[in-house]
Amino acid sequence: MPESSHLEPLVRRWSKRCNLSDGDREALLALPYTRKTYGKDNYVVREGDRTGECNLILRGFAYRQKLLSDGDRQIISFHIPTEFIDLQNGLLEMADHNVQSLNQSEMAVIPRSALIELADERPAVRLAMWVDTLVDASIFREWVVNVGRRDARARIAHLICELVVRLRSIGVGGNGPFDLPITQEQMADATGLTAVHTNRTLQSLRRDGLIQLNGGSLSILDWDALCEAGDFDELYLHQQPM
Amino acid sequence: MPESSHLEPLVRRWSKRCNLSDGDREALLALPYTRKTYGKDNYVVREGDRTGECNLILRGFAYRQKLLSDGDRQIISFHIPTEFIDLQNGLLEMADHNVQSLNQSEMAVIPRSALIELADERPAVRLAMWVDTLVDASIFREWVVNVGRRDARARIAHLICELVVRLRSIGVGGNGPFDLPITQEQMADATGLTAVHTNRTLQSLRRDGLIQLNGGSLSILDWDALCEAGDFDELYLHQQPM
DNA sequence: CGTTAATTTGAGACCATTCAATTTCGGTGG
DNA sequence: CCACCGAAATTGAATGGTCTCAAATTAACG
Repeated sequence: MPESSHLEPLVRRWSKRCNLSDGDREALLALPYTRKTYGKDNYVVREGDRTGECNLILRGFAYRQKLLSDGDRQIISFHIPTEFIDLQNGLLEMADHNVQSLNQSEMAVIPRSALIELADERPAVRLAMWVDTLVDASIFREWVVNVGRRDARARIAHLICELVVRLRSIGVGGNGPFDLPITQEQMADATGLTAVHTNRTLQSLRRDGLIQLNGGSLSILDWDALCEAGDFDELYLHQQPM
Repeated sequence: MPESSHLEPLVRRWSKRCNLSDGDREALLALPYTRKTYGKDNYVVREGDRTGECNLILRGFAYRQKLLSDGDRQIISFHIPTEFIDLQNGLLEMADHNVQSLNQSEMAVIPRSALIELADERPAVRLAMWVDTLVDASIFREWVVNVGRRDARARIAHLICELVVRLRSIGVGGNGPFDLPITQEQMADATGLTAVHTNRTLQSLRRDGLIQLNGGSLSILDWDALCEAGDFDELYLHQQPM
């Protein structure tokens, strides 16, 4: 099944958390989808959209954001391969925020109706989907804490810790280097800071020997110190032990 | 059925959004529960808990919060009657944050197993539950924006707008007065500000004739101006038209 | 009516912002 | 291969919104 294999990473990730039967796995791999590539900053979902499709990241990254009336932007989360971008739009009537591709990315576009059918028929699959949206919500909660109560240094450190733990969970290992094409302006919009202050804060983290970051390549030099700086506790990510 | 009637407000709220059959409604009203009262600031859920129960607010308010290692607190959401506090804890293994009662409140404590059974058997009920958690997630996203990219005045105004719209949705009408027993310190922890600055900001909103707030009683004096000040658009609350 | 919690006020300090200018980097075409 | 270009990163200096720390006042409660 050479074609179906695009969904295998998703099946693998869900299998770790929920007990999927062979039938569940086959049904997932049999989902109809088309592949679609997006360029840097291309919109995948727009606020107000009523879409009939859900996007699963096969390659590359994406980010959620909302725009304020004055043009300011707040990034709400980043997403990595094997993650659904808009599973919630299958059930809510209308998209309440935007999703953009972070870099050159490839999505599996799955008809919403096929996902709903599958969820109705297969309790284990439904559970995996629901848990995914619940973990997303948990991440949002932690982000409220991050931008609400941490200083600049801790916000940046925490963001990096989260991304690293999530990347490790899909097999991108160790302390890097990670291919992370996030600009400082995007990090600023994710942490509620300005690009200028983000720059100075990153320099401070580098100067102190916690991270190395340039040209879209991130390496962790002192993981414990980084977690400490970011007040990071990965419980909220609800990862399964490997 | 005098006893079952405690769950009727929930059934009414869900009926507006999802097409519940008579059987669904009866099954919901037949859910086993015990009533439990909580005093001000009593913990309902603690981070790390593995509970077998879910709490539905019958009377009073509750709030979610996370504590930082330095003792700072971030409030992540407020909750009003007819809302579940910890539906997500039915599926996630472990609570990743705390929930406290805001004032004297009363909860319906429902065994998690009964809710899961009901969800498995009744698609419409399951949908209502899922949508509830998705709307929660949408609110978290908006809060990230609020604390991340708005100034103090807009944060406070936005918080008030949200609470008012949600209170209206459960029938507490108009422009108040609303019985809202939130302290300024709690508003501060919800908006990522200090209590002192929250106080000054509230004074400014009062001085400008947007709101009236004292002794736990809130009135809206100029709704349009308040929405404007808070950059408020209620789309993210996904309310049904009344 | 006493006691504690909550609100309010003031002044100074600081973290992050703003605004501009400069440098570096990645990609493109001559 | 180098010149060029726009985007991204970096630097500096001044400004400002919010915080900190205390103290005073008011409200809530038994």
